[in-house]
Amino acid sequence: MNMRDYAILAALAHEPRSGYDLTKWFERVASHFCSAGYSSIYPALARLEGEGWVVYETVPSDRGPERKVYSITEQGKEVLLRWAREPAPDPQTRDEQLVKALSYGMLPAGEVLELLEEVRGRHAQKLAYYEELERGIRIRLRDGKISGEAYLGTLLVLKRAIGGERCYVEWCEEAKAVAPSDGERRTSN
Amino acid sequence: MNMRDYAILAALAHEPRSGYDLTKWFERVASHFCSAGYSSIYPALARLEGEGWVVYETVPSDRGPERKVYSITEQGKEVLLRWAREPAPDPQTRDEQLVKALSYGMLPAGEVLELLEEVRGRHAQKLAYYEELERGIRIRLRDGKISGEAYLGTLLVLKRAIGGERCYVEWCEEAKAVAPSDGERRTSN
DNA sequence: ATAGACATGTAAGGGGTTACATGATTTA
DNA sequence: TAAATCATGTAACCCCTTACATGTCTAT
Repeated sequence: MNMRDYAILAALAHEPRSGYDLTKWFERVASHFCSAGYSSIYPALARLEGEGWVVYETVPSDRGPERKVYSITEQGKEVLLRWAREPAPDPQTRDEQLVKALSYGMLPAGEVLELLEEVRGRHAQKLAYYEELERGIRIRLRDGKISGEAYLGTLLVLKRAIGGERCYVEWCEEAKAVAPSDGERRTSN
Repeated sequence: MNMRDYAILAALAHEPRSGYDLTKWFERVASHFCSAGYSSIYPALARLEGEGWVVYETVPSDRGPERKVYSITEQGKEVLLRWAREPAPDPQTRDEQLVKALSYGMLPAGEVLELLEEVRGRHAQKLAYYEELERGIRIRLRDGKISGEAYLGTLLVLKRAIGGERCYVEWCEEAKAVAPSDGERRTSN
């Protein structure tokens, strides 16, 4: 039982889903804190079913092959909530951009500004994306298409994504402000 | 050549270090964006030396066994800077706390507030730690104990760490504000 | 008819973490 | 004298990502 298994349980507690739907859900709303592709989700679902935490129902698809729609069991929900109350280890991030930034004092200042502006743009885009998602779930709540229980969890992780991206954009701006302050550095290569 | 190898090159470009020193440096200032323990650093140094990006000098230690103090070569610096100019892939985070938060709509509101307050405390501590480190390198710069080139890179990654932790603390506070808003939820188990 | 989305899986390889292994020196 | 720090490495295992494998349905 790794954290991805619990993420799957939580997603299924929000709403029954197929492996395919789960994969898309991970990509859309959970990829900023927990990654998962087909090749990890399908084996995980089989494992969770073996434990009795989830069950599935085979449902013909509107288009494409048959779907296995999974739901969480009462037992699964108990396991999930017990785990959710325990303290979590510190988050771990892997950010190549910061490794590159370690060397920015050895690059021409003008080039550093350009690089940082590029990074800022990418994160500003992501920020807009998550803000759009947040508007989306608020509407789904108003329309009764999402339960209050599922809403809070989704809202919290989206708020975290928004805050995280906003913060990254701010770092880029701060970095652009301090990068050229070193008058000793050459401005061309 | 993975990103950790470049992080090692960057650290050695800042200042010559032993594998032991590098490990401590990673733990202190780089662990928030790139993890590395002894078992990855020693093989990496051997690899980098084989490529000619770094060289080492054996130096007797004040206390303990002999040290191998590594420095970056001209060739290594070229490789590093060429890489630093290329765009970086998006950062990837693994945060169990957010997986737990997905289920917070299914827990009693009072308990959620307690859990979030605990998390806030841990990140507030980390924030203080990184702010202290930033004060430290400013002093080292003033005292001429760190080069301007090394200073900018270190300052940038510390600023990112500070912003990241500040942001996480803010999320905890925001989350505490929205968590109990769902009047339907039970307040005891 | 061909490309793209729907849908479910398996296999293999690479990278990262944890535990193991050794030994000197200093401090309590 | 026992624990902590200094110091360098190896080995094994686990997880994760990438590629592979198969097949249907819809839209262009």
